[in-house]
Amino acid sequence: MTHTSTEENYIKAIYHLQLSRDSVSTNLLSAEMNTKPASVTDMLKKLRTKRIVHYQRYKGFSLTEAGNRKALSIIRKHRLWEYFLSSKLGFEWDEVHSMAEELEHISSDELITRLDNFLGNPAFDPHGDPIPDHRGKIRVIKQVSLTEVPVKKTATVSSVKNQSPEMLELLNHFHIALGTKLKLNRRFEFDGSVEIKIDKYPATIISEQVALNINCTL
Amino acid sequence: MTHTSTEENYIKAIYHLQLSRDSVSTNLLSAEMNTKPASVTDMLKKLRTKRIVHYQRYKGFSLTEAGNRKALSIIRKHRLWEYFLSSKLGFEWDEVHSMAEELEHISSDELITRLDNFLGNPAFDPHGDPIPDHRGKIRVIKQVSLTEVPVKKTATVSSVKNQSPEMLELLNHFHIALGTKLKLNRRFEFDGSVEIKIDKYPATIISEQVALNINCTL
DNA sequence: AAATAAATTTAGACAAATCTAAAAATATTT
DNA sequence: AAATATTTTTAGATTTGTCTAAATTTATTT
Repeated sequence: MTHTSTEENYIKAIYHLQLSRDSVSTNLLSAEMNTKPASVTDMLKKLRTKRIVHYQRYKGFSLTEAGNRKALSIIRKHRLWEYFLSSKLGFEWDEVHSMAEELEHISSDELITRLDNFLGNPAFDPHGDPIPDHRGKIRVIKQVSLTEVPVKKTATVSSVKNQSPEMLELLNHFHIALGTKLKLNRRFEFDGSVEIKIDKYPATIISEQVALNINCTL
Repeated sequence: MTHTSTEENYIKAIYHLQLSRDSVSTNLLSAEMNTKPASVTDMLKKLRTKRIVHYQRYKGFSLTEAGNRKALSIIRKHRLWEYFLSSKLGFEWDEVHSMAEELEHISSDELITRLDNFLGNPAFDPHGDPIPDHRGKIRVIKQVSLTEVPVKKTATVSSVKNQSPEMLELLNHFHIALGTKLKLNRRFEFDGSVEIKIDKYPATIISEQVALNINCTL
């Protein structure tokens, strides 16, 4: 079964929305896709005939097992291309997303298999998000946001939620990158900000808003 | 000015057809694109409004200066991706074309600039075809078909016209690759076949039909 | 449980790229 | 130069993904 780029974008969007909530609505999906609810309804009917979603009118929808597999294969492509763009072509993480949005629709499976091997079968993309393997298996790691790291504990930065240029700029300023080890010196209860220490750099204070977007492993 | 993938495919096709003849017809282009003449007419009107072709109904058409530049940029992308697929991912030349047909439509110019540098600014793709530089400049080399190499002269294989799997198989069998140096021992006037010698391999005879598809530099 | 509000779906329309069938222009033959 | 053949274009229809506006269903208030 083949899918158009548009279908693939819907499948991916449904997958991502399903991750963070237990039911996805037509309105929510239309907002995510920057289309109107009526367009979503049309696409749901199409994806139902292709057995990608379970869907009954007015009753909601969700990805089928096949839909889930398809979503994971698209995400795999997206993140492998992001890794390529970052590690081989030297792009910053805030630049890779839009290019990967196009590259993820290139159809050849053999291409992805070889790209994966060429890159050394990476498990995480430049934002720290896990890359599904060829079976769709995702390596899950236990992560906590920087706000949840206990005082005096050392943690390793593993991914970031907000991947905007502005966030990248901030993290560069703080000398924080994926894999950076940091110690949480103290937490300020007044505003939720945290003081961190990264080896040779002086300790700095990070606002709660930023800290919430930084994931760590302990 | 942006173009759809379909428009880009038409532009590329017109460019290639214009190379080998001095006027391209609606029928010819429709055959090349696997569409009907009526569809070509529609597209020509569209490309005319975008100032990609000069076109007057019933009077023929040709690429404008802008159309030519656009064609060269698409061909540049195509051939750089082919080079990537071959040199980095290890694909054979008969496998790279269809993937490059998809990859050539990825829009980012910065991506292509970086890919070009990553690959070491190659001048020729895996079939020996020249890769236009970022200005659209093509390095032209003087080539003759194997049938035109003088007897007792040594030549270097520089490109192949027919790039089918069958041709690849034959060339592998003959130990011929791009860059292979060979000596033309003799020409058989009866059928136009030629006897060639490649360093350590025994001399072999190649039919005229095959020899016509092999280009060499002298 | 009515009334109202919100979410969702249907109906009908549009743009892009294609098609078929028919008409128009050009080219070739007699 | 007529007649015929070929090429090209127009006209009208189809598919995909989208839209607006109206209708329907479900959810929330009063």
